[in-house]
Amino acid sequence: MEATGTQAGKEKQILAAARRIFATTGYYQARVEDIAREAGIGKGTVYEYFTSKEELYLQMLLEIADSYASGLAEVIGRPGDLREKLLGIGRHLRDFLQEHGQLARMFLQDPGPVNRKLQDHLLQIRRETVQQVEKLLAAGAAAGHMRPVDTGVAARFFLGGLAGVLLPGLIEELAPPEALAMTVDIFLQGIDSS
Amino acid sequence: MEATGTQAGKEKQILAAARRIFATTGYYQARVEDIAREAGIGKGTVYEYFTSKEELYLQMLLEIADSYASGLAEVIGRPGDLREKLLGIGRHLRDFLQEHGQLARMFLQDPGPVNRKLQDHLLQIRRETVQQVEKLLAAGAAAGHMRPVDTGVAARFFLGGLAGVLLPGLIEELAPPEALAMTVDIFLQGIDSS
Amino acid sequence: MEATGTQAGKEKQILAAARRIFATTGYYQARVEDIAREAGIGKGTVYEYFTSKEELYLQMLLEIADSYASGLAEVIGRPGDLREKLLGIGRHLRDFLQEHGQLARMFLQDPGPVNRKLQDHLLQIRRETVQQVEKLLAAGAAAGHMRPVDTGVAARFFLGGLAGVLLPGLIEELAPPEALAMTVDIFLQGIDSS
Amino acid sequence: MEATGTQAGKEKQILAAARRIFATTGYYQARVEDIAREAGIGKGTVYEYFTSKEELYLQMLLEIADSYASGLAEVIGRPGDLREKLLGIGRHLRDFLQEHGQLARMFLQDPGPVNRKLQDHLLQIRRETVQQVEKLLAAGAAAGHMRPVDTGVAARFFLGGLAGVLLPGLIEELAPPEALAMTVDIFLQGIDSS
DNA sequence: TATGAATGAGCGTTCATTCAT
DNA sequence: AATGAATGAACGCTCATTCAT
Repeated sequence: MEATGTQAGKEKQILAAARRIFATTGYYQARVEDIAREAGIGKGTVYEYFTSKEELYLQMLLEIADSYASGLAEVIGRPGDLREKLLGIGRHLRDFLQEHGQLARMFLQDPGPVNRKLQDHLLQIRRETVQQVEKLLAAGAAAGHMRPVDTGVAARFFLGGLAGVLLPGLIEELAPPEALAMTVDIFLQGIDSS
Repeated sequence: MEATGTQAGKEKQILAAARRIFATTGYYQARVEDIAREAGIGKGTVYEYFTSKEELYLQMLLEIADSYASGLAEVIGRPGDLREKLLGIGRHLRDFLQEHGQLARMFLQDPGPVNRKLQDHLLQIRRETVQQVEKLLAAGAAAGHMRPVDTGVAARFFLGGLAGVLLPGLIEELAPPEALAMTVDIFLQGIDSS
Repeated sequence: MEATGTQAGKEKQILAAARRIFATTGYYQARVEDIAREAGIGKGTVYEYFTSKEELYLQMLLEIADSYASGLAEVIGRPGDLREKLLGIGRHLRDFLQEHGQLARMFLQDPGPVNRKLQDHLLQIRRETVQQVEKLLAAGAAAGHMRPVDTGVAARFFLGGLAGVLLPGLIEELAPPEALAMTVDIFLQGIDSS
Repeated sequence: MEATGTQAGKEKQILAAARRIFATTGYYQARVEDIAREAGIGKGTVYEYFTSKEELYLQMLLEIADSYASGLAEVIGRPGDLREKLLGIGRHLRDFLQEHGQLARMFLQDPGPVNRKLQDHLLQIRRETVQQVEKLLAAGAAAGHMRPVDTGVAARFFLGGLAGVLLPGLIEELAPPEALAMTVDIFLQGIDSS
C-alpha cells in the first residue's frame, strides 16, 4: 500500500532536501552528497530519480515556479474589483516570499546554470503574469475612469514597483503591513482619469 | 613614477578584462586564465594585483557599482523640478543598462559568490539611492501638491517600477522610448494631491 | 526434480545472455543489469547463480572454451590421414569463428580481467591442442616421409599460421574458401621429406 | 637551454610511465594518479600534456606500434635473399617481444578501449606488413623455384605461424633459439617448387 | 616584476553488490 | 527463490593557486 508511495515519496523527499540545500548554499556550492545526506539517503539514490545535479536543480525550480504561477492565476481569478485583485497579487507575492524567502534570496544571489529551458519557463511565467495584469487594466479601462496609458508599461511598472517594495524584505527590514495597500493606492491614482 | 603608473594601468587593464570575461560567462564559468589572456598578460600576474578570483570579481563589481552611484548622485544634483529629476534617474538607469547590459544580464543570471562585503556595499548604494529619492519626494511634499504617502514606500515603489519597466529590455524587447516618461507620469499622478 | 531443472535452466539462460552481452560490448562496458534484462530476469537473480560479474564472465568463457576443446578432440579423433586431420582442425576453427565470431572479436579486443584461473584453463586447452597436433605429426613421422623437424615448433607454427589465415576474417575480408586447403598444403610440403 | 627540453622531456617521461603502468595493470585497472606518481609528477600535469586517459593510452600504443613498424621496414629493406629477410622479420618480432613483452602481454590480455583511430592504425600496420611479405614472396616467385601459391594466404600463414611460435614465450617457456630458423625452413620448403 | 608549468583538492557520476520484502 | 531499490567506493577531470625562474 505504501509501496508506490515509497517511490513517489522519495522523489518529493529529494526535491525537498534539494530545496533546503540549494536555498542555503546556492547551486555551485551545493554538493550532491549534501542533498543526499539531507534527504537521509545515499548519494547514488539521487541518481535513481534525477539524471544529474543540474536536472535536479531545474526540477526543483520548475516545481516552485509552477506553484507560484498557479497560485497567482487562482488569486487573479477570484471575484473582486481592480483594487482587490492588485492587492491579491501583492499579497500572493508577499506570502510567497515569506514561505520561500531563503530560496528566493538564494536565487537572487546565485541562480546557478539558468539554462534555456528554465529561463524560457521563467520568462513564460513572467509574460503570462504581465499579460494577466494587462488584462485587468484593460478591463478597468473599459469600465471607464482610467486614462489611456499603455497597459504593457503600466503592468510592468506595477509589478516592478511591487517587487521594489517587497523584495528588500528578503534582506533588510520588512516592509510595513500597510505598504502593500499604499503601493496599490499610488498606482491606482496614477492611472486614474477622473 | 612611471612604474607606479604602469602598475595602476595594469590593474585597470585586468579589471577591464575581468569585466568583459565575467560579463560573457558569469563568475563560475570564467577561468582566471581567460581573464589573463584577455588582458594580454600571464596568469600569474593577476595574482600580483588581486589576491584571488573572488577578490577580483568583487573589485570589478564595486568599481561598476560606484561609477553607477556617483553618476546617479550627479544626475540628482542637477537643477530641475521633481519630474525632471525622476526622469534623470530613469535615464541614468537606462543608459547604464545600455552600456553595461551584458554585465547586468550576467549579474542577474549568475551573480556568483555575493559575499558580505559586496552585499553590504550594494545594499549601501541602494539605501543611499532610496534616501536620495525620498529626499526629492519630501522636498516635493514641502512644495505642496503631494498627498501624504510614506516616502520610503513611494521611493521603493518608483525605483522598483522603473526596474520593472527597463530590466526586461535586457532579455526580451526593449521598452519603447516613451515608456520612461509614461512611468514617471503615472507615478507623479499617483502621489499628486491636487 | 523440476525445481532443480529450473535452476539449471536459469543458469544456462544467464550464461547465454552473458555471451550475447559480453560479445557485444566487452567485459568492462557490459553492465550486470543489461545481462539480467537480456536474460529476462531481475538483476539480483544473477547473484543467486554467480557470485560476481567476474565469475559469470569466467564461467561463460570456460563453457565456450570447453565446447571448442571437446569439439576439437572429436575432430582429431575421426579416422583419416594427416592431411584430413589438419584440414579438420582448420575447419573446426573456421566454424567456431563463424558461430562465435562476435564473441571472438570481443575477446581479442577486450578480454577483460583474464585471471589466473581462466588463463590457466585457456593455456591448458592450448597445450592440449598443441600436444594433439604434435602426436599427429609424430605419427606421420613414424609413417615415414616426414623430415625430422621439432614437432613442438611445427605444431605451433601450423596452429599459429592457421590463426593468421583465419582470424583476419573477423575484422577485414574473409579468407577465400580454398585458403584452408592451401594452408595445409604449404605446411605439409614444408615438413615433407620425399 | 634545457627549458625546451623540460617540456618535450616531460611528455616522454609521462609516456614511459604510462607504458610501465598500463603494461602492469592493463587499461581499465590503471589509474591516472598511478601513472602520474610513476612519472614523479602531479596528477594534473598529465592533463597538461594529454587531454584524457584514453588519449594518453592511444599515444603510447601508437608510439610503440610505429617504432615496431619502422623497425620492421628497416629490417626488410636490408640486402639479402628471401630466407635472410624472413629470418630478419622473425628476429625483429622476437626482439620486440623481448623488449616490450610485458606490454604485449597486457595488450593481449586487456587492450582497453581500442577505438577506431587505434584500430585503424594497427590494422594499417598489419596490412603493410602483410603486403611487404607478399612483395618478398612475389619477388621470390619471379626468381623462380616457388610454386604458384596465393601470396596473400602464404604471407598470412607465415606471419601467423611466426606468432604461434614466438608468442607463447610471453607466457610459458621461451621458444628455443633454433625455432626461428626451423620455422622459416619449414615455410620455405612449403612454398618451394623444385 | 612577470610568468606559466605544476599542482592536488574537490566533485559529479557510474555501477557492482547487497538485502529487505 | 526472486526482486530491484538503495548504496557508496572509486575515479576521471577541472581549475584556482603557487612558486621557481
